[in-house]
Amino acid sequence: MSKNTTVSNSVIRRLPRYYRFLGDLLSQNVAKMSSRELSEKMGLTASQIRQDLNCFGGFGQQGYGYNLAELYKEIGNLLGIDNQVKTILIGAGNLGRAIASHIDFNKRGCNLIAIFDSDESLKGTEVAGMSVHHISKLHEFCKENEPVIAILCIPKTGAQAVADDLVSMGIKAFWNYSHYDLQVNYKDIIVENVHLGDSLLTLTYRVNNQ
Amino acid sequence: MSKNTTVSNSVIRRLPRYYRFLGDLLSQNVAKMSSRELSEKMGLTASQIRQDLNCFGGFGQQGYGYNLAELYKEIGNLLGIDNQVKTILIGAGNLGRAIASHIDFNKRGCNLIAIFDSDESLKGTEVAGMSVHHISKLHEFCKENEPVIAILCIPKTGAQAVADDLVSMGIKAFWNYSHYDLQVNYKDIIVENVHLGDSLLTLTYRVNNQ
DNA sequence: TAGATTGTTAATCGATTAACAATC
DNA sequence: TAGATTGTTAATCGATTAACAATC
Repeated sequence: MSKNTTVSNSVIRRLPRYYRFLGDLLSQNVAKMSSRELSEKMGLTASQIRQDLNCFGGFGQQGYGYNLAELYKEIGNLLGIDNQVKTILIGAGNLGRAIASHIDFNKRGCNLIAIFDSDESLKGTEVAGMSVHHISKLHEFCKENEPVIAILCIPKTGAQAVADDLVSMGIKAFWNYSHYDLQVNYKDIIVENVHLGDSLLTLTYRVNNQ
Repeated sequence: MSKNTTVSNSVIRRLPRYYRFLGDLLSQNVAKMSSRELSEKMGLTASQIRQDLNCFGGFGQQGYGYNLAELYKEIGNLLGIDNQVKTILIGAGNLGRAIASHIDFNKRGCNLIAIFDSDESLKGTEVAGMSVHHISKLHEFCKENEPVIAILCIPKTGAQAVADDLVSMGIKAFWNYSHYDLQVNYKDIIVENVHLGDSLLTLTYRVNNQ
């Protein structure tokens, strides 16, 4: 059902939001919807919704609209929700622990299988139902379990070194919370930088400039 | 020194990143830099950097480049770092506590002055050196202290009601971590939605599609 | 069938890049 | 002065919106 054209980054960034809204509508027992109705709920144009969805295939039906259950399933497939990619988390500080507990990884196509920290005193402590490993066990663990995604909740200092290590151990993607822009260095590795500080600063800017 | 043209959202989103890179360079004692050198460090084009900065004023010098200390200060002023906007946080769960402790608010132009939660059992517990207030004290507190920014680390259910309340109490801006898109409802209120789940899902998509 | 709404092409808009004259 | 690099205008590129024929 999917087309062979390259999908732009702008479209990819909107997919999770579509998925979220569709899930909500389904839980309210809405069965079908036109692009116009959906556009009003999401604050987009109907045109954009139709363009976006048609990057992947013709999920609608002329004269009817979109079957939401079907569309939800299709987008879930596109995202790869069922793949349950093996994921590890590095850094069990405040933020790392919150991410581990707060994010529903399974619903986002990921399976969090281990947490590591360099602090000896955190070794063995429980986070999100898992026991924290010391970072010295990382190499052995990766060899055995071949995780694909690494979440970095570590300080800027050392982020580069840890990322280099992880790439050499076969990690293919980073969800990066460190104050460090990883994409600069790795061409073939997938990186999603989450700069919470930058996000707050844009808010600050807008508050101070109307 | 600032110009009167409206600044596009794309430019605003890049400002914090410029600020971050400039801060790093200064801490490495780099005093001056041309747009081309900076573009190589940041993975942008020199043209874009010059265009971006000229939205706000001519901060460079022909034949020389940019004085980094001066540029850093200018961007800090634009962002409003020194304004120290009064900020409150609603929701002292895993995520709320991590945000409170992990983010350096003062460096981002904000002053976190109070934390609230609806859970009676959290009342009085310490988070980031502050004592958690029960949500019933919110109205009185806002009347007295007039906070401007509210951080929402609460579940989707109730987010709407809490946000409505906060708007009526004079809150002007939201840093929203709830799984709920606030911008749909308020036209004049500034909202920065942080959808960590959506961020992870785009990574999942890319991992599963090359 | 008639009405509705998609899928898709064409037009518009905005953002990025290139080019270069101004100038330090 | 000559060289370098900005500030700014013009050209290009990409993303969004509008329009409409296809079709359920």
